Amino acid sequence: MLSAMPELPEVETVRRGLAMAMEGRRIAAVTLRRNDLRRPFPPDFALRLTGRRIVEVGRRAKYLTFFLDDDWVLLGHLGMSGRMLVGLAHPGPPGKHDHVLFDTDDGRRIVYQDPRRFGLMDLVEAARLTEHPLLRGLGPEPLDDAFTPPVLSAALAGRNGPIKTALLDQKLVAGLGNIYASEALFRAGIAPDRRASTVAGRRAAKLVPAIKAVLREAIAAGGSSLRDHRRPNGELGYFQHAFAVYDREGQPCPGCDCATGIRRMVQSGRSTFYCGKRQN
DNA sequence: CGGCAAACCTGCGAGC
DNA sequence: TGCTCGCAGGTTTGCC
Repeated sequence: MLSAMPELPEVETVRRGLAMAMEGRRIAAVTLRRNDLRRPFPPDFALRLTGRRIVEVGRRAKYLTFFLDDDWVLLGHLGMSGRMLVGLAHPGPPGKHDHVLFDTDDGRRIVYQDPRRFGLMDLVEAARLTEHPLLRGLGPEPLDDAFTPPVLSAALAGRNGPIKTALLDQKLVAGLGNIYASEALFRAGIAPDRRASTVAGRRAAKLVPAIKAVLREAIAAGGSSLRDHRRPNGELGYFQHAFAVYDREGQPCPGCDCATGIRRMVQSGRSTFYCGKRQN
């Protein structure tokens, strides 16, 4: 079984689990249990997948990319509450939020489950994948070598809003979400409400490695299970135990002995967690 | 273009 | 117990 609440590390954990179960397999059947998620499924969705072999399961930012043997790609996003569960082909009756069932030719069933239905699925020609409207504007992959301090500070130049909000903008760098933006800023010692354009030079040189490190560590931990994230073998991801600041309001700061401890504020409608002394 | 609020949905826990 | 409210790991849209 496998599930995720997805930022980049959770999606990467899902990708790895799905690759194990699906790469090289043929899709024997697809069952759609409703006709839309965030948007409608593309026409003939199940029909176009049935009989196809899955060549590779990839990831771009928080999107999953299932490369098929007819040179099309199934593009998927898990939204806030999407999960991919790998199980046996003949389980009990589908649950209330089991929206898509994929049966593979070796007798397994992959269930797409998504209570809030903020996820989506689409089909796109492989040759046009990067031109897809949902992928076209995405910034660099944070774990790529091409994501460097100069690249980040160039992207931040001219942005007057806070750095934390900027890090959530997928056009700038693609894959960070609310947890890892807070965690990376803590590690870099940068205040979340600092003006984005002032994160350059020395600060950018700290922030980029902090982003890479927190994402790598989270992937190695199987992601963060705040609610019900599961790894392919059924175990919890455990990076939530390594949070320095996220969801730790009022608890002691792990980096200093300040009296206030970890604080919470709201930026663009989302919670930000930080240490007021160590970050500036 | 930048920046913010609201919208899309359901579920859960806290507080009364 | 049961209700209401606030909050949730994401993204898009519409409005200034």
